[in-house]
Amino acid sequence: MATLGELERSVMDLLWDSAEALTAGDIRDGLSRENAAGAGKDLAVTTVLTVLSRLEAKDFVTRDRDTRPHLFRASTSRAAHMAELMHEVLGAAPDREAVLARFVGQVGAGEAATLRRMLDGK
Amino acid sequence: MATLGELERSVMDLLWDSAEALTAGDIRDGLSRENAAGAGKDLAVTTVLTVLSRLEAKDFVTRDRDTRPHLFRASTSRAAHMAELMHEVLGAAPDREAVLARFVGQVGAGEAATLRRMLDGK
DNA sequence: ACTTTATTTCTACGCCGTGTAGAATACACG
DNA sequence: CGTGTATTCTACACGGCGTAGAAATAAAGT
Repeated sequence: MATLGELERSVMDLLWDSAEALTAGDIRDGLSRENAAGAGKDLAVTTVLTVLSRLEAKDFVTRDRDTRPHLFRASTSRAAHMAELMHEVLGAAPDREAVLARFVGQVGAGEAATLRRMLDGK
Repeated sequence: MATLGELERSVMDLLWDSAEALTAGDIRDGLSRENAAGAGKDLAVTTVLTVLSRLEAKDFVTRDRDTRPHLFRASTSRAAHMAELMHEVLGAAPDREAVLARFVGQVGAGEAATLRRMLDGK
């Protein structure tokens, strides 16, 4: 799977956290807001649009061209994406069991519980 | 954690699969061997050394400068590295539980068993 | 329809990581 | 010391990403 740059990542985070679809303007505003510490100048809208186009090309977002300010939404939930990333890492290992063993070994108590629950639910 | 390029990755794989430390020459040979399908020309040794230096800078390999052809070894096991990558992904998510849920949901039966065993051993 | 304004697309540039390797330098052995 | 081998320095090209202006396009008002 394609990897994301820092700005692309931030944009995805906004989309993932938003229930509705967003416009480029919404996103630019969202970015400047979270960046508000010291108000490092905000980005041009075209910049955001470029990034959105690239994300669209990478199949991370879908775009609704029917409304005038185009509407963008994440094509996949963050959890799904993250889980897929983890599987990708795991799949790249010849010794998957060993990796899993390590992985679980470092997991905290709370998460261990979640894992158990999930495994039982299968 | 720093990410690896394709060649860097291949080099790490050789080191991870080797019990002993390797020289740059060993690695060049190993690379050309796995690449032998059609014998796409093999790399210069200096290329391998450059990559090894970068890997050293990234703390992926350690170098023994005392013997003449320097000896290189992976500074971490592949399993440890992979597990750390997985934790990194997980740690980057605000909704860790959700990610774990998805993750487990897509795990095969064999791996589910491994997970259970590991959880019990904790 | 024609002009104005909002939005999107095209094009572009700089930066950094990575693959690649030659040239220059350092070493060890005879 | 000289000679061959190994290492370090320096360099370049290429692709991805952040960044945005200029050009094109569409909507809206009069």
